[in-house]
Amino acid sequence: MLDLNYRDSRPIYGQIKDGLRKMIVTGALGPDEKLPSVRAMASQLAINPNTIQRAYAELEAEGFIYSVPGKGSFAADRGQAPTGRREELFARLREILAELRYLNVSDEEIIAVVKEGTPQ
Amino acid sequence: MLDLNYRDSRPIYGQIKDGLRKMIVTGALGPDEKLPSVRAMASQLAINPNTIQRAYAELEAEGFIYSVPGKGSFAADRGQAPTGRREELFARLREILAELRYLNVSDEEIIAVVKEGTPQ
DNA sequence: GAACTGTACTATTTAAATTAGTACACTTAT
DNA sequence: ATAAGTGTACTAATTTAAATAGTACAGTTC
Repeated sequence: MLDLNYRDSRPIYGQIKDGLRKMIVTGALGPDEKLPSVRAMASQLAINPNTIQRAYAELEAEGFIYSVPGKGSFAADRGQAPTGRREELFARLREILAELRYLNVSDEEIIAVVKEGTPQ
Repeated sequence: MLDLNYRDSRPIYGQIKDGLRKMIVTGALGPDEKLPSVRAMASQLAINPNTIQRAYAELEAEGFIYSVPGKGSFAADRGQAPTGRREELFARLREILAELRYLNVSDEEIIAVVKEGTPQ
């Protein structure tokens, strides 16, 4: 389901968060779909359950998943994102755009990438 | 010139790298423009010179600045970016686009942001 | 009731970041 | 030439964050 990179300087719980977030926003994990249990994923990745717990807790605080004690953790339905998330994404988008222009990448190339992922 | 956030979990040298990179790619620091000396910036930010040295060394390895012993460090001319940097940026761009779509942001809104930064 | 689930702790260990201190060769300007 | 400033290269110590280890409790599922 996920793969970790121990050479990466990013903390493990961060890599797990990013991986799960990516699966959720791309639809690889649909709304209300069940995630592996804290203990199952810890066992699968050969790391401590507390590390998974931390990743899940933060993903829940950010609105990407929800957890029910005794039942499990599930992918959230879209629209639960905290206010300011759009603005944060736009800010990061502008930074990337600035560097792409610095590297002489044209608007046409960039817009092509935007449209290549368009649904329908 | 830069401001640090000690509440941020990101390391200081990383915040410095990001801040300088942003200034360079946006043109706030023009080609061959001189950066503050390692010791001057360390004093200004009230941190250890080794931390600045690390940030500068990595920025040089990534092609954003160049350093001349005895003279100083300077913003690099564009085009020195390592191969694969474009692809890395496009990958990050796709991740942001996926999440923006998850939040029901339309292509039109995204493309508007792309074009708003177009030079000329 | 057995086996699972999320959650909440404390304590310990491990790894990374940061600081501290010193040193050397080079450049610049007095 | 001499003083001050520059990048760079080390080692050592300290501080901070991440990750592990262990235990426990209340809920659920069958």
